[in-house]
Amino acid sequence: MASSCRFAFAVHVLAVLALKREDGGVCSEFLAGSVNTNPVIIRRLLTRLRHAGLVTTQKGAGGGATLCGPPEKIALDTVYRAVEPGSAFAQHPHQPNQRCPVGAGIERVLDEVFATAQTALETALAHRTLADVLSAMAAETPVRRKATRAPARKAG
Amino acid sequence: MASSCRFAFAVHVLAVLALKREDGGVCSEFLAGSVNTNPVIIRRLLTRLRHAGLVTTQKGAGGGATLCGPPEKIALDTVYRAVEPGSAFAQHPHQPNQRCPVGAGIERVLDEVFATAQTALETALAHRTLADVLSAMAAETPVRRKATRAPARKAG
DNA sequence: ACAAATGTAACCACCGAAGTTACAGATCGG
DNA sequence: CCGATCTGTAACTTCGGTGGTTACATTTGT
Repeated sequence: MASSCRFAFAVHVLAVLALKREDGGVCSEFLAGSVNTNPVIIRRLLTRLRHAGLVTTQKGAGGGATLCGPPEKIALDTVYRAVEPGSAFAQHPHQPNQRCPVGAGIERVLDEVFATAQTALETALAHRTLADVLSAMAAETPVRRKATRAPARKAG
Repeated sequence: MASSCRFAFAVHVLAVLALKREDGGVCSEFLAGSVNTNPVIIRRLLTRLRHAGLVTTQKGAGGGATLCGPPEKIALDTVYRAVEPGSAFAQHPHQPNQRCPVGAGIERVLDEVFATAQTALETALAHRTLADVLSAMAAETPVRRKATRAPARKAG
């Protein structure tokens, strides 16, 4: 299937914003540096996230994006719907043959099947919050606070 | 998002084959007529369904496709995996910045999130069989057996 | 005023999918 | 054996969506 990577980008951006929550606005160039893409891609993403009420942005010097609420309150299904409009499934591109008993009824049946599966998908995402993502990341990256022996690199 | 319509086509084709189960092989041109597409599209689909063991095909005159088992035994997640390889989610197209604590860990966290959601999606599909699709279609299309007053058309 | 940001338009390159044509090969019925 | 039928597949075109890029008007803080 392979859809867009906007959801991955969105979770990434929100995670950065969550970590930088105290530092005020984060500019699109910084976020682009972390995601490894172009600042315009980030701004287009932030526009969607802003419309969903997940972030606020401020223009001008010293501006940037800020997370709207606490990470515990941001569930991933909200993020998903904010950046991936429409369904994960596609119907017939052309109307099927209405003179065939299957062609005449299949679309409505599929609509219902698609809706059920889509709901299951989003419900699974709803069980995770941005805070869960942050703690999963903290768990997999041994915290490495101050000096351990491992050759740690500075964060960007 | 909007992925491919192969899953819709596949369910449609299998439904037709289920209804024509007694009549021997159904040729790709007939199926294309019901789906309203090109026979080659159908044949490419049938190749995938054959690899998944859902149908058999036979070459030559009088050949065509046949459903392998009873519709009650064909769950929709099997169909989905047969024709939609890969995940419904896409990762970062370029590796994120490993010097950023988020960039360094986000991909593995997302892998796990994606896998969970994908499983939920397929589990929802697994609860439906091809037989369910057929009966849902029969329920929505009032059977119209023999002559009612409604101006029914002949099926193709 | 100047610098630093966003918001957006315009454009390009790429990729996957549907659709189409063409044809080699298998298979059945005579 | 012959011809009709049907699959399997390659090759190509078209189209839409997406990430990426450049450019620029606008806003805003110092």
